[in-house]
Order: sequence, then structure tokens, then C-alpha cells
Amino acid sequence: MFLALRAEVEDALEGALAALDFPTDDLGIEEPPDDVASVLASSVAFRLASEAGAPPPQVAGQVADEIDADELTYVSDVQTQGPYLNFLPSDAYFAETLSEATADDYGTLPDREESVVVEHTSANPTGPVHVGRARNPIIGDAVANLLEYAGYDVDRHYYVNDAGRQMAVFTWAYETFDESDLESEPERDRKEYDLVRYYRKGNRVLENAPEDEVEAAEAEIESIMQGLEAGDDEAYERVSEVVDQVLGGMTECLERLPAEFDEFVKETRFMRNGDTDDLVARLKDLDESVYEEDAWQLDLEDHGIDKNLVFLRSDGTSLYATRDLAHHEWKFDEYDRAVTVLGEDHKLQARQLRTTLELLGNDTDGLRQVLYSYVNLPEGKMSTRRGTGVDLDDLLDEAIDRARKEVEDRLDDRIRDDELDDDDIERIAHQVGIGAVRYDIVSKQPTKAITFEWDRALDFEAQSAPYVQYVHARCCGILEEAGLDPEADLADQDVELEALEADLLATDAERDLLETIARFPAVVDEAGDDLEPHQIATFTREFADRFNGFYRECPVLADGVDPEVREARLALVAASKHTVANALSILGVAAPRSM
RNA sequence: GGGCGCGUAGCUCAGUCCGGAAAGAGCGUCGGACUUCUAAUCCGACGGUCGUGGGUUCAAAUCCCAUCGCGCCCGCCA
Repeated sequence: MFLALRAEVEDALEGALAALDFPTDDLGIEEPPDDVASVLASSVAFRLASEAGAPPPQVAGQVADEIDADELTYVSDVQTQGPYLNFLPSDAYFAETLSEATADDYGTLPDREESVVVEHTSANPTGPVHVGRARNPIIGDAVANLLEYAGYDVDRHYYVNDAGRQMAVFTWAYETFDESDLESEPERDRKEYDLVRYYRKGNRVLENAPEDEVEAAEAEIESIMQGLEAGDDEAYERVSEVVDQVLGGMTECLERLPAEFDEFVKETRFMRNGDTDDLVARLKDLDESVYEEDAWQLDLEDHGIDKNLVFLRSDGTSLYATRDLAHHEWKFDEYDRAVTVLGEDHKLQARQLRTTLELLGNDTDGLRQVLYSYVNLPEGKMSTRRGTGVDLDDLLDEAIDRARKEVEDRLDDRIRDDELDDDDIERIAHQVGIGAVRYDIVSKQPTKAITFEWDRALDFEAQSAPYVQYVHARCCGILEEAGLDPEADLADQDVELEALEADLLATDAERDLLETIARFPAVVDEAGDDLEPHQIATFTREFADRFNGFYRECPVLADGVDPEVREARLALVAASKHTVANALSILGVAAPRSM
């Protein structure tokens, strides 16, 4: 409803300004501070003052007089407060918000008939997912969810780097060493924990072994890479044996978040189908291409990039960047838009990619990056190769353990007599524990650096997932108590919706809550445009504050409540439930029915 | 050295893109509220040169310039 109200206000204001012969290019529309009763305001009078030859408050009065609120649907009155114009919401605004929000898909925007591929995570299949990269699947999954709610047709891709030198090293190590050569046991009973030991062993050997041993290894690694470049089935199968096993394990870890993918796109695909060769030929033809030191490169200095892009090594093999160009042209063929979630260390490459795609004749308007900075340990970076870092599995386990302990501690002084059984405790521990990890990461701007500390990452206090989840559980508790199904659309249930006069919800707490609910679709819209899921997290906090205010002030099911008011408040609770459930669902945080 | 990002309360962060109503949360500290729909909640108090210095503007945390601190990048790695 907020979007409709904003459109109406813009129209009315523009009309009034035009009628007064004022310029209409800047309407100065803004959201007023909390202590102001209006839903939207305008500071346009400041700008018009000199032109009008009158002080701003007087101009504001003039403009307000020009607008007839009776002709507006969602605005009941236009008032001035000093230089500001305030647009007050009408009963229709509240009534329509209430009726819209009781639908279980509230917050879902109309279908845009536009497809978008969200590529995220895409971690090299070298070993267990560690916390340093954990921002990627968490932000990426939220961005994909957000775009789905915003009306896009979304596919989620994991781009598998199976053709790089690292994988050749891994394959060589896997084939060369035996279990008995390894110094340690797997840290966990899953494939990537088992195999990463070969990768680490291989890297240690390459760094420390005698020269002739390293040379022999390098020759083998080189032959694997040449085999891949030639599209050789045997090389592909050797590498795949490692890649598929490790990736399978990593996928299981990511499913715990949960972060799931529609497709795992391997980069070897673009070598084997000839796209990379074609692309290399086209790159060579560009004016920017140069052949220096036996390698083919692109000189992008005229396009503001100092660093050359090497696209063919002196040994004739392609590079990650080369294949990624082919990969992106494929994305452009298949989708209207493409979003990639990347670590900030890939920023320069992202610029090179975009520039080069343009040189190749692609329209890159639909290509956007979401950049985040890595999570580091107090003592430095996490690295799979060196085995430094905190595994995401361990973080999730610890989160669940701490959440379980929290649930058990609270069991004794629990008022509600719904008797949580062991399954409930386990369910809540998972929902809260994993939810807290995700919420902590997704609620911050991705560009801010994070240093990992256990206690900070696993803080269940307010402004965290449990705070918001608790509001959801409270909503469900009330609805269930009233005999309603919290999950379902209220319209499909046995409730007298026609009795929902908005003036039954007259207290400030109810109005504030409804106003917040009304803004949800607009928040989805803007967060989707900006690719910033943390805006949704900020909204959930504001929403939870408002709901708790309502909860304190307005009993729903208590004995003394007028039956009509009770119905209206139940509808408000149902609207709240769908709002918070859907907001949490965008963030990928579970919404518990009880906790 | 160059490019990019970050700097807001003791701590963790919103707000910055798109300038407007005496800077907002949470944690921590202190003081209150459970015979009432779940106290993982709520209410109150304390706490701020918005890194620093200039500039633009009727108006700057927000825009511009400079500067300091921290991070990332500047591979025929990914």
C-alpha cells in the first residue's frame, strides 16, 4: 500500500506545484521522523522559497491549500508543520493494508517477466567450506530470495572452477599419494574433509620437496592442464573424480544453511564445447589485443584499467578469466540479467570482465556484482590450502549447541504449557542457531570487514535472529490459540474479514504496526533494486519493535476485548505473521512456530 | 606508490547512493515490569567533536577537495 500511497502523493504534489507555476522536477518527498504522524512528507517548500519570494512555511501552506485531500484515496489530510508538508494516511490506507497483508504471500511483488541468474559461492572445490567465505552463500542466497520476492524469475548457479591449476594440482596429489602418506585423520566424516588432506599434502610437497621431485610433479600437472585445454576426455575424467567428490561434500555443508542451487556450471563445459577457443579468436581480433612475452593479452589502459588482461598463456592454455568471459556470454544468452556475488578481492577482475564483455559487443547493463569483504580471523586470513580457518560446519554445530543449551535453560521458567518435546528442542536449536549465524552476516553491509570471534558470531541477544523469530512465534501462538492456521491466508479461513473496519484499530500501537506492515513491499522493491538484503534485516528489527509495542498495549484474546476488536486484532496478527515470516524467508532465516 | 572500500556512543551496527524535522538501535552499566495472548519480551536512565581540516548550500553523518587510520587489489593464480 505504501507504494500506492507514494504514487498518489507524487501525483498530487506535482499537480499542486504545476497549478502554482512552480517547478516540479524535485518534489522533496521523504519519510518523516518517527514522532511525526504522517506517512510521507515533503520539504519542497525550502527550495521554492526564494522563487516564491516568501518564507518556506508560507509556501508550504500555499501548496497544502492547493491539494484537495478529499480527492485522494490513501491520504486523509495534508498538513503543514513549519516548512514541511505532511501527508496523513486515510482509513482506506489502513484497511487495504490489513486486507493485503493477511495474504500468505504478502510482500511478493508482481511478476516482472524477467529472468535473472544469481551466481554465488562458486568456491573452488578444494576442501571444506570455511567461515572466511561463508558470507558468500549467505548473502547470495538472500539476494536470490530477495529477487524472487521482487518478481524476478531466479536461477541460482554455482560456477565450478574445475579447470584451474589448483584442480590439476589436486588431481596429481590425489593420484600420487596414498592414505599412508598423509599425516592426519579427516576432521569430519565427509568427502571434502578426507580429500583436502591430499591437496594440502600436494601443496606442501610442491613448496618443500627437492627440485627434481617438484619438476616431475609440475610436468604431470602441466599435462593435466594441457589435456583439459584440448578437451581430452581422459583428463576431464581424472579431474572430475576429485571435483565431484569434493563438491558433493561442500554441497552437503551448504545445504545446512540451507543454500541450494539450481545448477552447478563447470568451467570445463566452456572448454569442451569450443566456446573458449572461439572466444580467444575473437579476443585476438580486438584492437586492444597485444602479444607480449609470448602471451596474448588485452591492453585496457584506454578503458581506465592499468593492468593487462592475459587471456592465453605462453603455453597456449586459457585462464580462468578467459573461460569466465565465455561463461558470461552464455549467461547473457540464457538470462535477462546476471548477478554475481564476489569477494572484494575480485573487484578488479570484475571490472576487466565487464569491460572486455563490452569490447566483444555485449550489452552489460544487466550484469551486476555484489561485493563483500572476507571474514578474517584475529590472527589473519583463512586458507583451505594451509588449513587455517574455522570450518563452517564447526560454526554451525557450535551455534546449534549453544542454542540448544539456551532452549533447555529457559524450559523451567516457561509460562506457556505447550510442553516442548525433544524434537521441538532440537528443531528450535537448529532454527535459532543457524538463523543467528545467517542473520548476523546478512544484516550488515557486505562491504564492512568482519573479524571472526565466536562469541560475537553467536550472540543471541536482541537485534539478532532470535529476537525477530520470537515475534513470529508470538504471532503463531496467538493465532493457534484462536483456532486459526498461522501458515494460511486468512481469507481462506473462517474469519469475518468484512468486519475489518480499520477504525477498529485505533490505538497508536496498532496504527504504527500497520504503517510498518504497509511499507514491507516497498522495502522489498528498494532492497531488490539495490541488491541489498540487509535492508530487509533492518526492516525486520523495526517491525519487531513495533509488534512488541502492539503486543504490550493491545490484548487480542483477553476476556474484556470487544469481539469486533478481537477480530480486527487477529487480522492484524495474521498480517504481522505473514510479514515477518516472509521477511525472514528472504533472509533465509527459519521462522519458528514456537520457541 | 596507484586504484577501490571502510571510519557514526566504551563495543557491534543502522542511517550515506537520492542533503532537510535538535543524530537512531542493540550490547554493556544502573534502575524498574512475569496471578494477564510466550519475560529469547518490555519500560526508564546514562552515553556522540558522525576520523580530522576545508568547501558548496537556506540546510551536510549524507555532496566536493584535502588529510589520517585500517582493509582489499595492482600474478601467464583462482
